[in-house]
Amino acid sequence: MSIDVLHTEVMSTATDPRAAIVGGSEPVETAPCCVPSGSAPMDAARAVSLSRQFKAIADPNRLRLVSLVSASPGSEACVCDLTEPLDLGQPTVSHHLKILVDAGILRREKRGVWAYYSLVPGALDALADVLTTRTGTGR
Amino acid sequence: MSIDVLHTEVMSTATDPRAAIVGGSEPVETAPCCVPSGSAPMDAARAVSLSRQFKAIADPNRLRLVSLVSASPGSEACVCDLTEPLDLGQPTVSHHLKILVDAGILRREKRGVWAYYSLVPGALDALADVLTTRTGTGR
DNA sequence: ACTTTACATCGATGAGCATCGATGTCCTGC
DNA sequence: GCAGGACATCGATGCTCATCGATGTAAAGT
Repeated sequence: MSIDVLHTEVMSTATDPRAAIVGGSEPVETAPCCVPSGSAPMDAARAVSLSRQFKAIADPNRLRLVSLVSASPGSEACVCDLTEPLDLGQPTVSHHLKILVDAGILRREKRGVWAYYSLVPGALDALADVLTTRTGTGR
Repeated sequence: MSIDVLHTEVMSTATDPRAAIVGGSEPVETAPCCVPSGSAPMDAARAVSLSRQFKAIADPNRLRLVSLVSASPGSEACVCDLTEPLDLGQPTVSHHLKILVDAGILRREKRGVWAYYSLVPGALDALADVLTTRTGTGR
């Protein structure tokens, strides 16, 4: 891949103090330490996709919803079980649950009158993996 | 672990179909269905605190910022290196970096004219840990 | 058929946020 | 001291989002 992703400007203008700090004599082209091979740190499209999932859990009430669901017997809960501990109205809880479902974090299963929500297996683990393997390219 | 986290519903009203499922017969007046006795799976204050950190990375540009910083030589980068790959103005990048610093994800170190940003060790791992250990109460 | 219960959807509203241009501050070189 | 570069802060603007009340839908009981 091209050097541009490293955005290592090799600078020529002497007005750049970093030339002195880095000792800019070498044509530093390849990744000095950590970058995998060459691919961009994180694709813009992938960043948008990931941000949609992170946005879904980046809300106090939705974090508690996920926690409540996973802590429920059988790892599933219906809306009526969730409105009270969150102290929110039923439409608001339904709204948050829909966001979590759309983000692929929760799963909805209707049984009779109730709608049971459960975790999508591996969804949160995939997100956690993004945070631990920080290269962004590595899948 | 106490049963409360299971919020075992004991139900009494016969109008509730789940009474048949669970087979409840005892007269419980409070907590109509499920609410745990006392402790919630995730504390509200902790949810707010965590959501602040998740909000910080729940943005496409900030995700790429973190990725760019970690992929930079020495795992640090200055603002001038970050404006170009993100295609954003310098004030906007500074704004996003401040949010990441305030959230405890990035660290700022001023050297001469440049401000170098680097990852706070363990910050992202702590967030990832929240997603993998899903109980919420258990630390 | 009517009522009740559980849940989703629909506007509306108010707060928060991302982005930008302009400006201020600090440092470096002349 | 003066000019220029790097970065932060400020104020404004447009957009997204969280929350709510009202309403719609579907299922179960009477």
